Amino acid sequence: VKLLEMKRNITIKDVAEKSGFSVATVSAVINGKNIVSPKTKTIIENVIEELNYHPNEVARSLKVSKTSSIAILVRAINNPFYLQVVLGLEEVAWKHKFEILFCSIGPNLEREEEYIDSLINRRVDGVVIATSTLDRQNSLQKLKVNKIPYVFVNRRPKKLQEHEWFVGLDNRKASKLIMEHLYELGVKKIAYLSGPREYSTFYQRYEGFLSVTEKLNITVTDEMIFESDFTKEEGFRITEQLLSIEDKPEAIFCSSDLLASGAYLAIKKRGLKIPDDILLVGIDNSEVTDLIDLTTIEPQAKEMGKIVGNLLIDLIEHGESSFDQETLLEPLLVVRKSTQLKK
Amino acid sequence: VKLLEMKRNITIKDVAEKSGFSVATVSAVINGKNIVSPKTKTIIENVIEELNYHPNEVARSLKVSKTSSIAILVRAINNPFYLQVVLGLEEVAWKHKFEILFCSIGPNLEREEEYIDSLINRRVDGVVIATSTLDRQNSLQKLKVNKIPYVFVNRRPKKLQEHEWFVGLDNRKASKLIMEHLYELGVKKIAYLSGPREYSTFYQRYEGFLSVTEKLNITVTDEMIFESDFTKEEGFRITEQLLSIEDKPEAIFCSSDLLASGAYLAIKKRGLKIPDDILLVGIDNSEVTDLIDLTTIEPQAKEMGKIVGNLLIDLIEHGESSFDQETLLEPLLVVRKSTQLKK
DNA sequence: GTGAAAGCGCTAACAC
DNA sequence: GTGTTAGCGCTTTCAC
Repeated sequence: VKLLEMKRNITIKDVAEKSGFSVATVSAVINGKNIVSPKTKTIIENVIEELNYHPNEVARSLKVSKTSSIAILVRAINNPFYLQVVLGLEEVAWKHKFEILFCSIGPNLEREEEYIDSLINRRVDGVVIATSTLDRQNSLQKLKVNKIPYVFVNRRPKKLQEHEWFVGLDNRKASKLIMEHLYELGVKKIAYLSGPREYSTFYQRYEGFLSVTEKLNITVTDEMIFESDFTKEEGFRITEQLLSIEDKPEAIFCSSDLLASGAYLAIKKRGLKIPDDILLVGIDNSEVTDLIDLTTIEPQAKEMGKIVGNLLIDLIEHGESSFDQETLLEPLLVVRKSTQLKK
Repeated sequence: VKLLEMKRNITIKDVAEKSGFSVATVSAVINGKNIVSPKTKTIIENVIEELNYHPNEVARSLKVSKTSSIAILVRAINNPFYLQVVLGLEEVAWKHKFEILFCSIGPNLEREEEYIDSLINRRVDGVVIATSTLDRQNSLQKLKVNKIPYVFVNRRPKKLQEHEWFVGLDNRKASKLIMEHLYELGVKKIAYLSGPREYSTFYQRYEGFLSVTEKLNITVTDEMIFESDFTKEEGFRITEQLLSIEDKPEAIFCSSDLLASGAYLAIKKRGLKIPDDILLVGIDNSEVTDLIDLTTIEPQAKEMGKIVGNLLIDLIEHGESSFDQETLLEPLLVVRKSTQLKK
């Protein structure tokens, strides 16, 4: 006799028994198959409600070899940019009934590979790599071997191999937009603060900058070009140095808002006025830009996330996508006071 | 004859056959059980390596009725604060080999409930609610019925029921810290800008503010107290209004940095100097505060995430936790120029 | 120390 | 339209 029983999970079998139909039929109504009669459907749905039955997605995943989940790997940087990407990604994932696994690999390289292993074990259907290229080529290889599609977002490896996708900002164009804007303002002497050029983003921004200097007849000398970590501190340090030379630039073009905010502080400290004494621009349209009235580039991070999601889900569901191997988003110039010269 | 076969997944059975041992033994070595002889272990591990075998976590989850995953629900607000919480949460989750499902429910209330259903179906082991209380009591009820533990972070419902946990900032104390700081500076007339008091955070900050005004002999009249949405725009609007009256406050206490940054702009626009003409403080220690040299409160969001993680995993693994039902983090006063009076 | 076998909850042939 | 049943890949008693 089993009078006392542990409160067992309710399964499809319970629903079948209680409704008087078979598990197959119940399964059909759960999955919205149209092969079941309306009356039966209603009966079963009622029982489901009554029993408070929740179909076990784990069992389903096992059976159909699909988890409807995608992982996004980010570095632990607290960069709001990636929050936006995740938000966009999440939005399209939700529409397709996919779940997002959020993976923040710190600076620890080993952890990266462990994470990948763990994701493979969990049989995620795809992964978004939001952290330049993975440092260990090994990790990418593992994904490939296990036929898990992945796409890079924002930063990319130098070379995209077969079955590798990328979506990010058109950084070259971003720089060009800014340069043309400065050109129209009559600026001829520009300082350029680059982030680490080993990152594709900064490399491309730098390329874009260089590519138009000639055409626009902009003076560019080595002492006007800097490369550093993209922190406020570095922006500050470099700008201080920059402002101490006699032949000051008319504008400072920072390849990221963080650098620009450092530059802003240095300019203020020196008692100079923006835009009267010097112009300042950044890239990223981060939260601070609005506050310090900085002209910048909106990178459309959320839109990026959406595209990544659609692309990846294409790849998962059809093994291919109509997106190009490389999708570039249009940079949007946001003009604020920092470049508004009074006539 | 089956000459052509689809590339089948490698399973534990393959490892068993190739190694000459049984699946049970292979399972034991995968799970690090000490009941298997060292030689056997080595042999099996080699085969695993050789076959590039990845244990199917989905099958395991089904068998052991545990997914080792926890979900975090946030509103779609692009609030970097929650990024920090997620980062902290992720850190402890990783240590315990849990995965984070990132769920961003937008303003849509229906979606909230659908999300909960989906999480139940996926059999997440626990959920973090980072979005005030869920608006539909129904959702909470569902979690409870399905014995999925959950904990609130940052915002909380008025009343914590049994089996409900909360971890957040000690908001009352945060306000007190600020007030005491202002008091020491000799400030007697303070304006207070509150966010929506329906949120527990703003309610508590307001309470904390009020509770010490008497003791510190601070003048507080109705026209010095405001409540609005916590946006930069509102901060700007209210401050403009505030500065137009004859009897200006000596300090503006904003219950969030966003409000404070709006206030900052309004003050600057009016040509007033901080801190010479007026003091300004906020709460949150967001990215902007450093830039505008704002005295504020560091809420320790990442630490919050860590505590939530430990608490929730306790709950999942032991059905209880040594944490109190309500855990409050110590607010940290960050003094910057906006309240540094020259002697 | 190791193996055989039952079963976790579901889906999808295939039968009727 | 509906039911029977074999497995998805794993863990875990219980023998040996």
